[in-house]
Amino acid sequence: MSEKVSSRKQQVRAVDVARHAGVSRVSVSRTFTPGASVSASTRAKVLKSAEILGYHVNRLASSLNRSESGIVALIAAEIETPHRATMIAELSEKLQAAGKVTMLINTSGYEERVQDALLQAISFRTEAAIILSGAPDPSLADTCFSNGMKLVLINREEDFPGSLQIGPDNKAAGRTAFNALLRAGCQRIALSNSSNATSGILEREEGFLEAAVEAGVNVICEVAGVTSYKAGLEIGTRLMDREDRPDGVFCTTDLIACGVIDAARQRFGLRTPEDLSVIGFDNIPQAEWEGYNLTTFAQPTDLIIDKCLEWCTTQQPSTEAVKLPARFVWRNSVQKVLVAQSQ
Amino acid sequence: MSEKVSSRKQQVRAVDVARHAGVSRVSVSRTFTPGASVSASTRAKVLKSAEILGYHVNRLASSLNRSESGIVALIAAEIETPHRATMIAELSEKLQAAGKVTMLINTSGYEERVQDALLQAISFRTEAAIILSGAPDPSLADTCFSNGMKLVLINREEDFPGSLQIGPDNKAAGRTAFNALLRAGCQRIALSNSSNATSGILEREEGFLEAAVEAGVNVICEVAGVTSYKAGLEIGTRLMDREDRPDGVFCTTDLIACGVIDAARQRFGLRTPEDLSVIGFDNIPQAEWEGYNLTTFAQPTDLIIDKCLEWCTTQQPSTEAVKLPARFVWRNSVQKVLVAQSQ
DNA sequence: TTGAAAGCGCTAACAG
DNA sequence: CTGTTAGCGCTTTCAA
Repeated sequence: MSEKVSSRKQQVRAVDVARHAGVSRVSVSRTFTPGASVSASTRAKVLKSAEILGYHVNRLASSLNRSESGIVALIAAEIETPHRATMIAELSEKLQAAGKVTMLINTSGYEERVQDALLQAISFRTEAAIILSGAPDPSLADTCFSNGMKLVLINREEDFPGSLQIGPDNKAAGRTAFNALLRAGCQRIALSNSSNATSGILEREEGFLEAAVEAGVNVICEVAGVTSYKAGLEIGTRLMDREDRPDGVFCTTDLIACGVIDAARQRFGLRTPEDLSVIGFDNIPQAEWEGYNLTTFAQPTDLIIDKCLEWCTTQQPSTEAVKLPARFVWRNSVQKVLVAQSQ
Repeated sequence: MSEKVSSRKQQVRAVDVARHAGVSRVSVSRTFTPGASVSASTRAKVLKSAEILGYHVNRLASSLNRSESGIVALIAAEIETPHRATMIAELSEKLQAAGKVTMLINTSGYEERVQDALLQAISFRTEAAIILSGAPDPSLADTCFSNGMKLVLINREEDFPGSLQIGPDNKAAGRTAFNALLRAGCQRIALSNSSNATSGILEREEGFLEAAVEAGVNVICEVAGVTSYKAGLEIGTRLMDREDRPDGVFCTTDLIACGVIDAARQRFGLRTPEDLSVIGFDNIPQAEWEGYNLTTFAQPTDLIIDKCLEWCTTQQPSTEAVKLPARFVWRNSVQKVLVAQSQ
């Protein structure tokens, strides 16, 4: 009668378990704290009562108390994109394995969302924020640091004090790509990029162009849209339509490369690598598909992630910029060199 | 001198802001609580002080107090897979827009991880758990419910009291696929599926076979591997190697379909749709790529997600099973019918 | 509209 | 090894 059904969620608390087991609530806490000292018998009693009552430690409360949330924020846009999705999959898997909890913050849409994302991370007292897209505001970053939060920027060239900036050595890869095309005997070498590239992607372009200048070779540049398959399709069409149709092209991402290959094949009847050599970047799953068989650069994903985790669990906040070599993956989208290599 | 640098993270608390602004800590709380009554002047003072001190509400504490975390768990495996990634991208985006926070739990690897995932969700007092892969243990589900947690199972056929089970109408799609192939004039119709399919995917197969039986048509079945491009490649190769090489095939996912198309094209020099009609399911981004141009079924993603959100924010826990029609997307991987349609 | 007091569920520090 | 005490930072009564 007087028992009112409370609208408030009724959860089982440590004190309930303690009462049931006939011990103090602290013993309950200790039972669920690795490394705490409880006698086997107390432990057993607690575990049994917890099982019966359906008790589960409230990590909101324990996090608050210990000021350690165990949460790591992943901030990213366009997470449906193959390379991004792979990154997030591996990050979340390893984070999980390391006992961390991942909070995914999707910043697709307006750019200001990166700020909101960071704000959200701060209010949950996230232990670290790993930023895969966009750049944070330096003043907000300070708030992060003063809350003991770590910051990681992946594949961003901006330099950002107090954070780990990590990514592939884009420039070196660009150079390698150019030289590979040159050595494959390409006569008219092209570069295709999105007109909306991130700083990391621009570095690939830079490296490529630098190597071209050094070799005294003129490069055909075609640029369009945002980094995507569609942009590649458009660029490829423009490229193949030119008087001086290129016979070798470096695409700054695999998605663009797939578009270029399809434009050549489906719209012009041209084949890769016989008519056009193509090199991409990222080594997305589709690069391995038999319809593309794309020669590309594999991002050093594992190394990046390992370093991230190490950084997130390390004590000292500092600044570090790390460039990891991207592995060149030879498949079959670049013409084989028929003559013996010089020297 | 006696000022020791505490290793404990030093965060700015509401009481600090209160002191700085010359008001009570409660006023600070109210300033950051939408709809609470604070005078404009107090509010302004608080906001200013908060800005200066770099204060951000601790949501761990407020969640604990209000027993509302605002967190929704997304439980999924193989999140790098195109369809899965798209799902997660859209879910997280809309969740974010609805003011919720998404916790991503990657269950790739052993199957038991679904249990661990749910356990984690419970301990963070997640408001809902949306399960995209695997099925939870019923007894654990009860713990979820008693903690006021909502449960959603996407594209799983198991029926699960107390939860929302939602997904496309797989069976109907399977039937439609068969009829489309039949009407396209295919003489030898095949079905390809992974040998490791989920219950939802199996329904597609069932619908397809049912329609075949009704039409009195024998179907060539080829099954292999886990749901992936590679499996499609293998199945396609086997299919094209047969004496009675099929001229129309329904693949239970687009990934398999892409593999089948590539096997036919790259390994046998066969073209789609001239030599082989192919229908897929999911409408992944690659289905639209010009190299595939795949006729397929678009998952009713938007509807599924809207329903999820509605469910997660609704008060009454109950059981509901919803099947939404999958939209048939005509592209160019199915032979056009040359004769006028009967009737 | 404001402040004082009580408590969300838990764990750290201390004593026994 | 165990229990008591005192908070973690916040919000919610309640009274002014």
